[in-house]
Amino acid sequence: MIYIAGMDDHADQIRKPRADAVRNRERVLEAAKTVFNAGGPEASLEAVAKRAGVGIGTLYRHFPTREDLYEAVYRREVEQLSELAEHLRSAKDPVDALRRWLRSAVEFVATKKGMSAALALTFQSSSELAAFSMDRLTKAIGSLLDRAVAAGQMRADISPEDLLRALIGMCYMHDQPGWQSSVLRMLDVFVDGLCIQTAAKAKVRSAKPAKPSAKRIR
Amino acid sequence: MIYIAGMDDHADQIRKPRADAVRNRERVLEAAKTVFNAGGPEASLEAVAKRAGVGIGTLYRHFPTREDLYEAVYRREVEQLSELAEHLRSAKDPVDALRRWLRSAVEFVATKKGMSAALALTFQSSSELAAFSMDRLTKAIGSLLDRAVAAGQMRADISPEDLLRALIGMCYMHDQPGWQSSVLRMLDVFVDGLCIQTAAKAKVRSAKPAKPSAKRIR
DNA sequence: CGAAGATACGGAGGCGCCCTCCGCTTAACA
DNA sequence: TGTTAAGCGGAGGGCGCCTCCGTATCTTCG
Repeated sequence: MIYIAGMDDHADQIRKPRADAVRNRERVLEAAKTVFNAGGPEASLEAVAKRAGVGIGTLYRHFPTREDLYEAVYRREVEQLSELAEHLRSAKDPVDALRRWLRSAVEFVATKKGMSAALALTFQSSSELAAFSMDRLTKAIGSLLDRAVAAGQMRADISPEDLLRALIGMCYMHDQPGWQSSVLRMLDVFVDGLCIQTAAKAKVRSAKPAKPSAKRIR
Repeated sequence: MIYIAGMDDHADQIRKPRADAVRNRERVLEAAKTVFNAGGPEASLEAVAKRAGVGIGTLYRHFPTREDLYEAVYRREVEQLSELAEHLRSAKDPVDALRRWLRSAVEFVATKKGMSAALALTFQSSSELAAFSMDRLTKAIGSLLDRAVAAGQMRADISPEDLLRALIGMCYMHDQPGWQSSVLRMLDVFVDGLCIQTAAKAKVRSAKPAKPSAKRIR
């Protein structure tokens, strides 16, 4: 092996990543999100590259396999959802903040229509990804839930994990027709149920009623 | 348009399907089952054709799209599971028959490792398939359950749907490590719970205990 | 600022798979 | 046994995957 003078000196010195590389990576992710959501997970990677305005080689350097790309797109969206929770922490009404976040989460699932199969595959090969997202989402819910509890507006015996599990369970049926409005309705009922009952609860609900006969959690 | 004499006379007369066509179709299905289970759903259709010993054209005539093939393979296996229930109906011990069938179902899920993503995709585009398999499996469970109930060996307040749902729910975690033995254990406990308690229940259980501390349903 | 070197870019090209098409074969029927 | 519809096989055009390397661009350092 050849020894290069000064090698060790610079071994731990990290160079600032090139600006264009960072930019291109972001572009590809954005393009992939659009293309996959529209054309399903079978969509051509060349189409993604073209949409991102980069060469196919660039795409492959950043994401050596198709799964890598799926994973990165998904991870990014989970992070965005997590950041949304950060922002919502500064909202006035804690209960409303939680409600909004939950709705965004449902929307997130909805846009994943075509990707669900791909994600199932990816989750299988990388349980680290599953752990990461569970953790991130639990923390997001937790921060919103805690605030509502601290404000005395919600019962304290529900854990973030419980709520997340309920959310996922509800969304699990997301290939039935009309699932989305059904889930939104159930979430509203759920949040109502979480709330500590006061006179203020007579507040008007914005969601349109599904069926007049729909039972109300007491 | 040209009128062909006698066209109407034979319009409803159906010719017996050619023997080779039937044989080839079956061969392709068998090959597909093997190839997909081994190589995942991405496996090449040409490999399937080669393994089946037919030309690629033949494969495509029987199954115009990849999804058609997935669906047919899956359907066939559901049917086999259903037939197994038929056979088990003539077993001596109704409870044991049910237990055996449930185990076979778990095994069935286990062999679907690589296919689960593909199936998720197929289910999405063909909810008819989902309905078909739910129906078939419910009936299979029902026939076994009924017999056990009729024999006075099981409680009567559990519907086949409940049992199927429990089974599916348990298998839902089938990408965690060690899921299979866990599910088998839970099923045993479940069946025990279904049984009407008698002294005969002291019968030895064949499954090896997982943890000495495992709680028993009372 | 300019040179040097590291890093990233792009896309041509080889490869393998997808799927169609059509001339040949074979089974069913009379 | 002859007729004919049904089925068979696989060549071939096309497309997407992925690698490889000459070129371009960025960072660092003097």
